[in-house]
Order: sequence, then structure tokens, then C-alpha cells
Amino acid sequence: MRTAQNKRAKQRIFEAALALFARKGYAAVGVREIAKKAHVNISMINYYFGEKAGILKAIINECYDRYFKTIKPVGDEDLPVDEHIRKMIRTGVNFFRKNTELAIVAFDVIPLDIPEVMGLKVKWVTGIREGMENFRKKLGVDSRDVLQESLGPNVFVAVILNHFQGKYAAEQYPQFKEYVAQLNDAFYERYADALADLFLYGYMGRKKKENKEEE
Amino acid sequence: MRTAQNKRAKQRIFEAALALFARKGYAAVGVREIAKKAHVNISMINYYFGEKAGILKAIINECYDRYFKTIKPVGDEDLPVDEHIRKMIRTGVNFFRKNTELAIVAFDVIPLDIPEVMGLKVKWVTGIREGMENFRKKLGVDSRDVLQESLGPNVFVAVILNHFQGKYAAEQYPQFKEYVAQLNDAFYERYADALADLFLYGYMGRKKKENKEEE
DNA sequence: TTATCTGTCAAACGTTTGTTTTAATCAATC
DNA sequence: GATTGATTAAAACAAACGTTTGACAGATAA
Repeated sequence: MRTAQNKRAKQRIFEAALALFARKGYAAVGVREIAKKAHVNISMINYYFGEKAGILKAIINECYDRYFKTIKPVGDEDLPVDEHIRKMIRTGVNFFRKNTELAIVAFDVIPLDIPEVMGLKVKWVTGIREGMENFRKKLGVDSRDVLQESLGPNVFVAVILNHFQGKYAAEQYPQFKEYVAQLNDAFYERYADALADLFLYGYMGRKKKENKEEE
Repeated sequence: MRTAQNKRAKQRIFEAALALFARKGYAAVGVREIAKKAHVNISMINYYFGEKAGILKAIINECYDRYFKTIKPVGDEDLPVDEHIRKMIRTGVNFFRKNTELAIVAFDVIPLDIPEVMGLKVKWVTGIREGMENFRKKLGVDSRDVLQESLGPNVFVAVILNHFQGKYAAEQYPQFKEYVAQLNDAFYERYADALADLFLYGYMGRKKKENKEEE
């Protein structure tokens, strides 16, 4: 076995494709372009991934797998609500910061028309939702209620993802250099805290209002 | 002039492309597929839109134009903060509900690599941001502060868009029929209200906290 | 009536697409 | 020293790509 070198070629393809997909979208990138960027022969793509869509599937699996492994243990922790929300948001921000390209490609709605890809996503989303049941309950979110579910943890995941999509877009164009420069470690400490406050007060306020209405 | 018929063909191309782009992504859709769905000849696409990217540009312009015209007057209204947030969110929900495909295509981060398309988006986003200055001030958001800006109105726009992306995806697969069926008029009344509560309490809570810290 | 313009069409343009095949080379394992 | 697996280059494949062309019908304008 030459796993050290194997991995290097497969990994190079993976990373080259990831960067290209994130910028151009899956369908706009050709296998020749990927091969060129990865410094491998075209046939290596089919050798390792079977087909072009195989790379996309690998990206989706890698992203959701990392996401699950990152977020699940934090969701299972036994903390007071406020601390728990804060820690979850902090964890989420860190994840998206470290895995921006992965998330942009894997969490993009498009393409919806490749059944195998959609199947993968559905499987993962379902699994993650089930894994977050404890945290959801702590927030007072009943997953059988469509309204409550639509105000659950996915809400702040959407906000964070949106932020990093914007950041990534800004990074592609030099005119936004000053904006991007401000998004440093210190910023994300404050950002995570501010977001946590926003949702914390939001959830608490809603709960109070519901209790009043029940009286 | 035969504008009545002209519009019909151009409009058919626009709508066919929109539906296909929303499902598959811009790059994955060929001009022949669009022409077939629109029941026009392939050359009609270049005749009306110059190039394939012309359709995408038209979609982006149409979406942002509608969005601006919908949201701007509401943002300029003179209402108490709580009512204002509520009305803005209600307006946003209605917009995304009516223009889901338009929003999915126009607000998608990808593709980032077509400078003309990115230029369009930047122009619109800048314009809309400037147009929302009054509302932003009322929320207590200083647009020169990156942190505050990243917690501004774009936060709940992201949440709403995320919801309708999910809904649209669910509509494409029959296994989610029951979920989609629950998303009716009544749901969206409650959804908009609940979202408004969430952010209202969130912003108020954050403001209180800031005041305390200043003491 | 003749000339012009507009919408529409089929056909063809040269590229590029994803994939497969074949032959050859290189390094590591048995 | 034979075998195996990783990698390369080059070529071929049919299919699809975005765009252009030239012709023609019908309405409009001179």
C-alpha cells in the first residue's frame, strides 16, 4: 500500500473540486479543470470517485459528518439553557468559520434534481435533527409542531451560514478587503456572543408571552 | 409592433429558465432545455437575452427590483419599533412566499465567478442597504459597525429565505407532501408573528443589556 | 407597392462535456 | 524478482454545450 501518496492524490482532487464548486457551483466546473487544479490526470477522478457526482457526494458526507461530530456532543451536554444556547452558537460559528467552503457546497439548496445527492442530504438532516432532540426540548421546541420546528436551532444555523456565505463572497473581490479584514478572532468572539444574546432574549421573551396567554 | 406576442415568448423563456435554474442551478441548465420548456426556438434566447447569462441577469434584476419596491416603502413608514419589525417581517414572508423561485435563484451565493452577475448583485445589495437606513437606525443598528450590521435586518431575511428554500426543496419530493401541506395561509400568519416576537424580544433584550453595561 | 423591420425557424458552427480505454511508468510489497 | 497498486499521457467516444447564420413569413411604414 502507498496510502500516504494515495491519500494525497485523492485529497488533492477533493480540495481542488471543493474550492471550485464553492465559487462556481457544481455543474459549472468540469473534470478537466478539477484535474488541472489538483495536478492529477483526468482519469484519476473516475478512479477514486467513480463519477463526477462522486466528489460532490464525498463533500456532502464529509461536511455533514464533521458537523454532526462537532455539534452533537455539545447538544447533549447538561447545561442551563442560556449557557447551552451560547455554547451551541459559539460551536456553530467556529464550525462554519473553519469549514466555510465545505458548508457552502454541502448546505447549498441547489442542485435539487440529483436524487442521489438529495437522498444523502435528507438522510443527514434527519439524523442531525434526531440527534438534537435534547437541545430542542430544552429550548421548548416541539418537533412535531411545524411552527415551533421552524423556529428551532436551524434558525441560527441559517443566520451563521448566511454570514459566512457573505464573507466568502466578499473574499472573492478585492473591493471588500477592508470589510473582510475586520472579521478576525476578536470579531467572532463578539459576534457569537451577540447572536447568542439575540436568540436567548428572543426565546425567553416568547416563552414569557406564551405563559401569560395561558393564564 | 407585435409587443403582445413578443412579451409572450420572452416571458415564457424567462419563466421556463427560472423554474429550471431554481431546481438545477444556472450552469446545469442548457439553452435547449429552456427553449423546449418555453416552447420556443433556441435562437430566441439569444434574440431576446443576448446570451444565456442575460436570462440570469434579468432574473436578478427582476427579483431585486420587486424586493426593493416591496420592502422599501414599509421600511420608510413611521411606526413604533415593535409594530415596524412585525410589519417588515410580515412583508418579507409574503415576498418570499410569492417569489420563491425568483429569490432562490437571485439570492443564491453561487455563482461567484461571473463578474457581471456579481456586479449586479453588489449594486442592488448596496442600494437596498442604503434604502433601509431609517429602519436600521430604529433597530439601533449602526451600519458602520460591522458587528451591529451583521445583526441587522439581513438576519431575519436570511431566516425567512432559509425557510422557503427548505419548503421549495420539500415540494420537489413527494415524501414531504404532508409537511408542505401544513404550510398554508394560517401557518404563515403565525409564522410571521412568531418570528417577529423572536426578534423583537431579542433586540429589546440586547438593548437593555447594553444600557445596563453603560451604567 | 415596394421596402423595411420583427419574430420565428431549422440547421450548422466549433467547443467542451463526462467517461472509458490502452499502454506505459514508478514505487512498494510479497 | 514477480506482483500489485498508483499514476501518467494520450486518445477516443458520443453527447451536449452556447452561439450564429440564413431564410422566410407577416406586419408595418414609405
